[in-house]
Amino acid sequence: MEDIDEIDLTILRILQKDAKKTTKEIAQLLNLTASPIYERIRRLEKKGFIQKYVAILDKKLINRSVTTICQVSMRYHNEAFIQKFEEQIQNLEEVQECYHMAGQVDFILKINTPSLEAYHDFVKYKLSTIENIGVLNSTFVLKDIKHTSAFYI
Amino acid sequence: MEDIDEIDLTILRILQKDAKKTTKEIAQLLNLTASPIYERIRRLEKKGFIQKYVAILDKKLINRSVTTICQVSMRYHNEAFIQKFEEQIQNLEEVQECYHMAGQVDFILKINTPSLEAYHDFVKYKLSTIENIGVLNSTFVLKDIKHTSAFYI
DNA sequence: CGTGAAACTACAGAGTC
DNA sequence: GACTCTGTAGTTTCACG
Repeated sequence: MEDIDEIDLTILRILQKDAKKTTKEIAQLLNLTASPIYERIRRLEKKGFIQKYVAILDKKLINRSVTTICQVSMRYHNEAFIQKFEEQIQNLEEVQECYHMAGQVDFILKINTPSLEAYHDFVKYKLSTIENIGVLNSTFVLKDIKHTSAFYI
Repeated sequence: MEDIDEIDLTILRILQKDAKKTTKEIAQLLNLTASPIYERIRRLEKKGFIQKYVAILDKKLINRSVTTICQVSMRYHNEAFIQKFEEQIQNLEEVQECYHMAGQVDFILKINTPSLEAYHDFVKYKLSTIENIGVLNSTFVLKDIKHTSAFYI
């Protein structure tokens, strides 16, 4: 596991926050030249520490302001139904996050839509058509307090 | 609002999934040259549609495997307490997401830690030291079904 | 939106300690 | 094994048409 050192960690911390930083800029912060930084990043990508690089969009500007947390409980808990549910969730593109949970609630979903009506339609025509859903409890986000893709490392 | 066209949307869709795509590659997909793509991206950054570019890390490899959803209800709901809570959450670096909700539960938090013990310590020494917290309900993620920073646009 | 040129970066050696 | 240095290919950036 720990085949990364402090320099690698620093690189990861930087790229988590700003992937546009050049190897040169990172090198200066670490008192190194660009080459070792370049090679370390290559290695971190190859080993899978860095999965990908993405652009983060402003959800209000792209008209996906309404964020909803939806808690789902299944009627029956056999393997086949759970498997099927997970597959179907993958295909619902409004769903940004979905976690299989350990408590009474089976799944927690985070969904982004342009409006409350759009969420209503999503539930009516997409989510609730999945069989074996028992309880379905939606609550709306009033305010985004904090939201980052970066880990504290 | 809609001062972006289909070409801009396509650019956003691409960069949301892979920010390393070059202007040249995007241009080829759209049957254009690199210049207009470059200018459009610049504009999308300037107008705020694109907030930033980040590297996405593998949480297992960096030893942040345990994801917990924590639902918090406040004891008193006056403005000052809510404000204070929101500020303090900003400083808790284990907290990756925090939303102010519309239901019985006031806040939903997503927290990443190396282990269950680390989560326990987080609650004991950090989260629960915030005053005015009433109910605090933690459930653990068994499996990450889906998880993306991209919006369906 | 296209062309073309300048500046910079990424990338791939060769060599040092 | 990890670094520095150097050179080249490719990209970004930005004139101008």
